[in-house]
This record gives sequence, C-alpha cells and structure tokens, in this order.
Amino acid sequence: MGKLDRRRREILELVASNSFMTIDSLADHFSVTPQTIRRDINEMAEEGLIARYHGGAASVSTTENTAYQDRQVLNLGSKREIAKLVAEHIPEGASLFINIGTTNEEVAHALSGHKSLKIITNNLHVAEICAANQGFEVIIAGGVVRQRDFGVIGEATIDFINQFKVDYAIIGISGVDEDGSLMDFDYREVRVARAIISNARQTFLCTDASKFGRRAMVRLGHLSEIDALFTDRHPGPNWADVIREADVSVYTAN
Amino acid sequence: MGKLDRRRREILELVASNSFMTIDSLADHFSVTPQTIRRDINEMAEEGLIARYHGGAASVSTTENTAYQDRQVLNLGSKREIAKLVAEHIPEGASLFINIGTTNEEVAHALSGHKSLKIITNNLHVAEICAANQGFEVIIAGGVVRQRDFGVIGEATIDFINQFKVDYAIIGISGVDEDGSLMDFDYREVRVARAIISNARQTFLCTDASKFGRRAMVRLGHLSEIDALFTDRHPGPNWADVIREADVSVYTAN
DNA sequence: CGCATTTTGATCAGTAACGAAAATTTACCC
DNA sequence: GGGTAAATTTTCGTTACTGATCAAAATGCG
Repeated sequence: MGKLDRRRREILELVASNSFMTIDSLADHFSVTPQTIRRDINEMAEEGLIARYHGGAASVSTTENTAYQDRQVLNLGSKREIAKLVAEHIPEGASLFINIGTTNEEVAHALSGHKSLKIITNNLHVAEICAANQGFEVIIAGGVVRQRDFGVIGEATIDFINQFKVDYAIIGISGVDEDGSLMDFDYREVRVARAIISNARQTFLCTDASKFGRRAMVRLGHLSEIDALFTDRHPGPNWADVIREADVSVYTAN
Repeated sequence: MGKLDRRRREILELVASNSFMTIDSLADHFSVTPQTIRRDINEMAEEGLIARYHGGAASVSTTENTAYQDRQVLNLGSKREIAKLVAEHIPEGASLFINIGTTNEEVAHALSGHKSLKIITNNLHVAEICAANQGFEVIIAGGVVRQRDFGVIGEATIDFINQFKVDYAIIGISGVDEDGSLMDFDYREVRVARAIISNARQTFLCTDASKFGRRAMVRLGHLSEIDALFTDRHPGPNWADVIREADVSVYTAN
C-alpha cells in the first residue's frame, strides 16, 4: 500500500471519528502542506467518501439520527447547567446510582471533574461516559436494552441493583403531577427506579422545570421521598406548597 | 420563549444531527442573513455548545477521544470486511453472544442488515450499536465496566451469561499460539469468554490474520473448540496443519 | 401609545481558504 | 544508477468568509 493510500484512509478515519476536521489540522497531523490535503479530500469528496466544506471536511452521516438523538439536544443548555450543579453536590469518593434520562447523561459528563467515584447505572450512555474516566469504578446493570433511550430494564436489572447500597441516587423523571407525584411512562423503568431509590441513602431528582405539570401514566413515587431537587428555574408558585410540605431542598441553576 | 432562542435551539439540533452545517445553509433554512447566523453560532461556540469553523459550525464531540477509539480505527478496512463475512453466515432470527473486541463491534454494525436477532453481549459498544436496530432484542450483561475497551467483566457477568443458551458465539481474541491455543491478556475476560463459548451451539472466531503468532498470557481455549474462523487472509502455511487438525472452517474476506 | 432594548440587516475593509500551474521532490522500474 | 511518472510543495491571483460598525426593524414594557 502506498503512502498516499494510507494517508487517505487515515483521513477518512479521522474525519469519521471527529465528525469534522479542518484542512490545517490534517496538514499538521500528516506533516504535509494544506494543498496536499486539499487534493486528497477533494478527490475523496468526489467519490462520496466525505463531505467537503470550506475549510475542512466532514463525515457523511451514515446512520440516520434517532428520535432519541433529537431529543437529547433539546434544552441542552439547561440540562448542562443542572448537571453542573448536581456534580458540585457530590463529594469525592462517593458511590452513586444514576438512572435513565438525557439530563442524567449530562450529569455523567459533569462528574468527570471528580477524581474518584463508584457509579452503578442502568443507562448505557452513562456507563460509556463514566468509564472513560480514569479513577471511576463503573458497574452496568444487566438486562434488556431499550431501543428508545438505551436504558437497561427488566427483572434481572432490579435483582442486580438490589445487590448494592450507595450514597446517592441520581434520578430523572418524565413528569411531576400537581400533588407532587413523580410520574413516568414505562412501568418497567419505574420499577428499576424504585429499586434504585430504596437502595440509596440520599436521592437527588434532576429535571428541568418544564417537567412540572407534564403528565405521564405510571407513578414512580412522591416528592417527599426526594432529598434534593435540581432544576434550571423554580417550577413556580403552584408548586411552592407541595415542595415545602415534601421537605425537599431546591437548587436552581441560576 | 423568543424567536431567537427557538432558532438557536434548532441550530443546535441541526448541527448535532448533521455533524456540520454551513452558515449559508442555516441562513437559508431560517430565512435570515448569514450575519445573523454568524452571531448565533459565535455565541453558542463561546458557551461550548458547538464548534465554530470557517464557513460553518460542527457539533462538539461529547465523548473525548480515548486510546481505545484510536485503536478502533486501526485496520478498519480489514475489520469491516471480516465483519461483513460473518454477518452473511448468521441466519435471520438467530440468537447470539458477542464479546469484547473492536472487530466484534464491526460485526455488530454489519448485522444491521438483519431484521430480527437476539443479541447478548458484554460489550457496551455492541449493545449501543445493536440497540439502535428496530427488530433486535439486545441484552447487556451486568458487571464492572473495564475502562480500556468498555467490556463488562467479573463474576456477576459470568453468572448472567450462564442464564442463556444461544445459537452462535461471536468471539474475538488477542493472539493465537503456534499450537492453536487461543490467548488473551486478562483472565477475567477469558473466564467470560469461556462462559460464552460453553453456552453457544456454535462458535465463530473473528480475528485478522495479524493475531496469528501474537503472544498473550492467558489461555482461553483451543482452535478445536471453534467451529469457524473468519479472517482477512489465510494466516499462512505455518498454521495450515493446526487448522486442519482442529477441524475449523476458514472463511477469508478476499 | 411611545420609549427603551433587543434583534436583525447592510456595508465594507481585512483575512483566510481556494484552485491552477509551475517547480521540486520522491518513488519506481529497468 | 539514470530515466520516468507520480506525488508534493511553492507561488500567486481569485474567491469566500469574517468581524466591526451602524442603521433599521422588531420586541418588550409601563
């Protein structure tokens, strides 16, 4: 194989794994001039291997995006802020459960500032994100992987979780009812969440304020079972009473 | 919510799902001038929501690159070819174990042409890839997630796997010794692999030819326990005798 | 309604990226 | 080792993108 073929193959790989590469960064990487890279990516773009743009090249998206991916970027800013706040309340060396939900995945990212944590999760993405961290011990709960959101659910999952007792449970939710009931859509997920809560010393609920008042079918529990609520802004006066009665600490991101 | 917030949120979604968007295409999409889009994406880039490039914006890769990812693109071409070959030998509706290894992840990709499969894996990436498929039932084995390669290992994993009996085991390997011994580095991983093999009706070994002769410490088993070997090219005359005696079918990608 | 603020559009000089072509180096084959 | 083709670098005029600035339009608020 010639040097040129090898380089083009590697360009393809770099573009594929970084989703976008500038001409200059590629030129640096291979110690060649930008013009050489330009010739490479122009020809590869003709073959349809990559997408050419002014200043660089991007991968041609082979996998169509899932509904989940679309949802994930929804409200990303607030989710990140909530996640940062939660991470600040988790002490070094703690053990945690983290369950399903896009906000929880942002929490996993935000926790990467920590040095040492023990994390048990039924969320494939959380496991991936945390496993990349050097000092973390990550345990994934076994069971059926749900296509919708890469959550692991089922009886085996519950049994698995019941083996552990941790300091904190990080919980997401689909909706909070007017009376403070925590609601979700899938009863199998709810059963896992209940196992998580009952095996944690403290429970943190992480959800953006838009979930307050949103309806869902299955009752997971009640605000009074939660120790702290992390959200982007206070849910509003309608909820002040319920929150006070439930004795929940509220932390807002602004 | 203002018009601006809505637009920026949609920009984020567009950039995330297309991995790269030009200024002009965004300007067209929202029927505003490029200058407006420029302002949007510059501010979003400051917040770290997207990556700004000359002529457009790309999504920020949320997971930082690991040594594993770098290894993954190594020899990608051969791995893909091997994977394609394996996928052709898996019938519709079959049940499979898939274990750790980058080649196995390519197999997971290649299987996406199938309509209906039941897949049990101790590889986080394989679970993700397969779970994206509509007709697949994916089960992840629980246990400790190894940082190196996102494999799940440990006693709990073995127990979990022993619950199942499947049609095919798709196995990767670190090295094959001169006498046909299958070798690996981590004995915990080997124990999981052994559990997988003993609970499958047929075992397929997927590995590129470079692994033949490569040394590793822990003995996983022997070629004679394998039903078929899938590789990119024949390992060479040194191995012809061992392979014949072990009664292994060899499928090469070229 | 009218004022203040925010958001958007238009202009323009400066800069970064572009392709074409010539010069140079490298690789290859006999 | 010399000749030839391929690959790469150099150079340069052209095109495309950029940020700054200011005016216009839309929006929010009392």
